[in-house]
Amino acid sequence: MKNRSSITALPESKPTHNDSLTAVEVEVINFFVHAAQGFGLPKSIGEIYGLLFCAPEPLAFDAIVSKLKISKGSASQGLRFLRNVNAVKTQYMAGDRRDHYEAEIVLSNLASGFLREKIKPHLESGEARLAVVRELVQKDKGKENHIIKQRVNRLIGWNRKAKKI
Amino acid sequence: MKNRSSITALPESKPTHNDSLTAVEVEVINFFVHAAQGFGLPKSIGEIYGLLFCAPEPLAFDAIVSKLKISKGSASQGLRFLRNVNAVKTQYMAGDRRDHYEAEIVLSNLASGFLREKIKPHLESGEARLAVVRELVQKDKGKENHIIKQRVNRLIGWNRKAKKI
DNA sequence: TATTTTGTTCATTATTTCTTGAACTACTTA
DNA sequence: TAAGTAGTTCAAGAAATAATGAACAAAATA
Repeated sequence: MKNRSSITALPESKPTHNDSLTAVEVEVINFFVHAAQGFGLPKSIGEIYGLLFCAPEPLAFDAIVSKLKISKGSASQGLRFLRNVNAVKTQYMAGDRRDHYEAEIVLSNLASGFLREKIKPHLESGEARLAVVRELVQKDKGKENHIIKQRVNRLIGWNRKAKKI
Repeated sequence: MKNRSSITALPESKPTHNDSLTAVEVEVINFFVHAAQGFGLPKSIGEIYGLLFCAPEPLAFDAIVSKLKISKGSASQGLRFLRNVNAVKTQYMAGDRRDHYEAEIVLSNLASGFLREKIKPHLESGEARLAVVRELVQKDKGKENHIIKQRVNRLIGWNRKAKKI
């Protein structure tokens, strides 16, 4: 039972958090929304990360939904993504069953999580596709084959180089 | 007047280029299509670059359209993008009015073109947004202001670091 | 055990992005 | 100057992606 609705007549009074964003928060979120889009990520992910980046202490799921005015579905999926790439951590707080979320604000951790979870798999599937190409090139006895062969080797070199970084 | 349609009855005979892709080309293009999508670029851009990457000599606009079976519009826009980031160069060929396109196959040139044309502008608009945030933070005299202030400075540091690379 | 709270899933809807193709410009050749 | 060629532009349709919200599961509480 919500104690805030049982005594007073004000239906939305005394929320545990303030629902509105400060001007600074709005601008920081704006920054992250654009950054997210630069990485090809949905806006909602930029919003969530930006909000958490501003928050002096971990925020509950509910606070994220109501401050950003996004659906629970978006919040849930966005947080899952951010947890997967280690861009947010959950912090368990005493006396509260809910998860509380906190932004990872060390750039190198952010970057390495993103590389590991999102870039590496791409490079690996690319590698697999190149293995197919190499097979084909070796079979094929065409005239201009050596040029293609050279270029495919170059491609394999690119992929290797990318994997190192 | 097209000599290939004036004498024989075969409507599509004797094209100046072979319209079909080899198995190797298909797989190389497949590789680049996936790579393009990894960078958030349209499929058509991956197709065009992949085709040119395979080509032993520069290809005409027309050859790109007919081999890839894409519209002239897609080809035109895709080539414009690729030229902008210096991923393809045009090669003027004697006795042919048409432009001929050639892939840039030196990885470092590709990368630097992409960084300069696509990443740098993003970083610069990000910088502008951060300037707005900094203004706001300095005005604002809230209680938790110093935490936000610290984080905004961290953000500015990120942006600077990114610009160096 | 019934109810409430917390968060997830997923089909539908909304939005964004890509591709197409017709109209058009500019240039060349007859 | 007329007709053909090369390529661009852009409005409209198609395809892909993201957001929503209702139904659901799991865990805590009454």
